[in-house]
Amino acid sequence: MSLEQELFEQRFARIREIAALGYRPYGQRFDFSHTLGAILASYSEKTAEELEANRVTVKVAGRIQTIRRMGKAGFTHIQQSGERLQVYIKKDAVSENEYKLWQLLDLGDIIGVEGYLFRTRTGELSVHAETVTFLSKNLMGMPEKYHGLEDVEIRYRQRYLDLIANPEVQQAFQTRAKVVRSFRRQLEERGFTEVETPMMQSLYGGAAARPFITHHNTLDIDLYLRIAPELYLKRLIAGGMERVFEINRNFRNEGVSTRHNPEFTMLEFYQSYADYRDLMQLTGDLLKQVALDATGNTVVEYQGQQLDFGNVRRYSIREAVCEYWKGPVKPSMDNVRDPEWLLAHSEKTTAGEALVDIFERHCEDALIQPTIIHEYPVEVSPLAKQNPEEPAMTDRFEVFAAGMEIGNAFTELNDPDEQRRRFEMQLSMREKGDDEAHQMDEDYIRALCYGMPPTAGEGIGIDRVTMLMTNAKSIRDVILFPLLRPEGEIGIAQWLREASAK
RNA sequence: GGGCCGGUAGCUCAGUGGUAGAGCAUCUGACUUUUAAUCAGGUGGUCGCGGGUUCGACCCCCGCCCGGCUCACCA
Repeated sequence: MSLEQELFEQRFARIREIAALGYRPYGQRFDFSHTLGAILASYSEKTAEELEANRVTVKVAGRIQTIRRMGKAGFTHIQQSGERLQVYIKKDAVSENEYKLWQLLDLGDIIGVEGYLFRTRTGELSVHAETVTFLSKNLMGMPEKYHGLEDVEIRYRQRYLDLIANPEVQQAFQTRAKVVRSFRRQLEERGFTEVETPMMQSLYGGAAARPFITHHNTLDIDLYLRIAPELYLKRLIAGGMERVFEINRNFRNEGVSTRHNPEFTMLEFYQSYADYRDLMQLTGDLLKQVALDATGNTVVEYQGQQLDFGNVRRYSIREAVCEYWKGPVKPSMDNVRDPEWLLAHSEKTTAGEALVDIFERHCEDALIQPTIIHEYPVEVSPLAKQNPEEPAMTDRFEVFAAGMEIGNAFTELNDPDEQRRRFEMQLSMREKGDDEAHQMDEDYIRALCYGMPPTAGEGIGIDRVTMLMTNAKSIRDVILFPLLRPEGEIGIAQWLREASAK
């Protein structure tokens, strides 16, 4: 039998001992008077004398993270929501039963403690326990107290253990919630309505990506998990819901990396009677406020760089190529307007695709500060409205920060016949082997045929924005359960079977 | 999918072609303000899996599994 299983059985056996003392090994409701965070916030400044003069009684609950037993007394740190507080348990100060319970406690058990606040000789704010109760049993070995849990595979597979062992992880996911809350609140304040549109679609669209395929049994039809909500949200715009947004999952059947997870969360919002210039302004406002709400500052440190969300810069894609060109001789604006020059500097077959290809190779990773890049070629923008002055380009922009694309916006194409031509252009690209090219969506065109108001729309990658706000190097650090290959046999049911048979 | 790196005790990590190690955790004992508590003693390993080379493999070779980084693809 492995050490881990022996430990498991030892702890399993303690369930009976705990019950024999009159406690329920898996506890019952417990009214705590303060969260640990509230105690730390209110009493961290109080001196030992102040705490003694005005005795504060508290009732707290948490998971045992450390235990130091010394003869007839001892200390334990309990943790709640990522916050830790020390508890002092002395034989004289609790009942005989409670002291026996204390001697049975293991790392990872969850207990409730009532007592008064004081400072130890070394000055740490602590609870002097007067009563102790038992709330839940841990049967597992806990990660090392000093280093925590470092194995990234275990951290992602068993996120619960990561959250227990590494309190700062909770903080990152709190920040993620703040990001989402901030976007939602800001959009609601501006009159946007939150909606939910289908995740299972019989036609997929709104982005260039390969889909996941699933099947509905009773209808006997294959369905795609959506790659974007775009076409449904614009149907709502056509229907007269003038400002809508959705924050939800998209699914793209593509590789995983530090910046890509097959399912990821996207904010998309659409505003009738606006254009992409309005959204440039709005994007700057939204991001600035998100940074404030998530981190308390418009300047955010990311991987050693200071990102200033108070000042989102703007370049046209051509300006960016001229500015960030990596070779010794920077091209001129005339060069980057010239289809022959573009095709000579890229493997792509059209001037527009070549421009984007060059931009991605030369500029994208250099865009550290939050930056809007505007004017994208029509070939790569099948749903965006053309620029009236220059039909080869669309009224579209993307937002970059830390070398990552975090947003994409454009004035929506609302001319049904032009949309038909764009879809047909995509179909011919598909025939040439581009399996990410757009499908024809006739119901969407039909909606446009009823007349959709001039509209601007935008998508913002919530996971990536959260990476920036939490200084996360990998998208997996801001997704609670990132996609991993399934693990092998775990075998814990057998452990329980054996332990409970004894 | 390609390249590179990694998988050794529950956790964090050393290690060498010749009997598998440390710290923490765990167990026993001491200790009524400790805090990476301390002190004394003990338990604990299919060295990711499967082949091969060798007198002998955790170590060398081949295949596979899982993960990380990176490139490709993408947001």
